[in-house]
Amino acid sequence: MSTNEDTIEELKKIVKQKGLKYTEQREIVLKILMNADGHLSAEEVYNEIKTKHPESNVGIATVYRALGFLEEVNLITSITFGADGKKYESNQKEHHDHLICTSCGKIVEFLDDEIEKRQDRIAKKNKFKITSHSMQLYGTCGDCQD
Amino acid sequence: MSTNEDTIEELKKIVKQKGLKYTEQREIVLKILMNADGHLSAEEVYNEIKTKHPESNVGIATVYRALGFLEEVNLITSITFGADGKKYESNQKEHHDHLICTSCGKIVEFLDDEIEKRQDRIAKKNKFKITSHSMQLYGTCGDCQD
DNA sequence: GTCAATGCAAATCGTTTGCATGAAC
DNA sequence: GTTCATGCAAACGATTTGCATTGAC
Repeated sequence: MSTNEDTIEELKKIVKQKGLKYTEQREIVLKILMNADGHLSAEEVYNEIKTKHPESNVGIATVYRALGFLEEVNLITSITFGADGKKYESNQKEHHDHLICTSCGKIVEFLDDEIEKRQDRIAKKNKFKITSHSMQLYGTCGDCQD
Repeated sequence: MSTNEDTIEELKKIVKQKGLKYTEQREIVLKILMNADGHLSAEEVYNEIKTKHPESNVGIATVYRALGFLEEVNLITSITFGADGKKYESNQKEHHDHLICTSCGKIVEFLDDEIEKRQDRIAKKNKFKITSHSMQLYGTCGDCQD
């Protein structure tokens, strides 16, 4: 687990290494995701920027491009929750899976070592080299079962 | 596990029970999915219909409506594979999870009882009543690791 | 000064909707 | 005959693209 500053440094390094340019916009998008507690859609990131950085005139197209870039270099991850569309989260968090309440939308994160181990075993048995995985359990949370 | 005929009968029963009408279009969509070996997108179902049932003039809107209906009454299931969008499969198959090759697109299905059990336990611990879940492992298959 | 990244608007993709017509009951 | 389902085309929301301009190096 690294600090926000570390991750920003990481981004600078990657950008330099690729011969690309370091821009405020990419940094802002990354920061928004690092400071968000949940999972944000592209549009939500865009709105956050508009409220938290009103001075920076960032277009929605740039948000999409930045998200694509950050995911490609593995600083963020995208997940698709059922009908809710694509959402993003910073990779600073440890890997985890999701319990999703289909009634109120609540999301609980969890991690189960045994499941992780079994996933690796299944992959090996099928000669797959796993790069990522995602697992979602859909249902009704305690509060919504009335 | 039931035969195609059983499932068609099931559809007829559901439709009657709901006071709706039994149409050839819904039947065709269901049949396409029962006979497909993989997972089809709405567009792919539509194209299949155009080639396999060229006489029936089915519109894409009807395909979407039929898919929505069939999923609602639990005869088919939808899954979202990363960037690939929503795909559908018949519920005649037993539940299973997916290994997906991000290089060639190959999909291997698997089932692990221990993982299923653990998922239930996690849900219970968090007071969730699970209705469904989906799990995908992404990576590179044996053939693509060169 | 060069080249990548941006903002904007237009284009595109997948999906949904309104509505007049047709088919099931 | 009534009502639901359909086909078509238009509408829609999310994402992408083309292009002239701006900003990082």
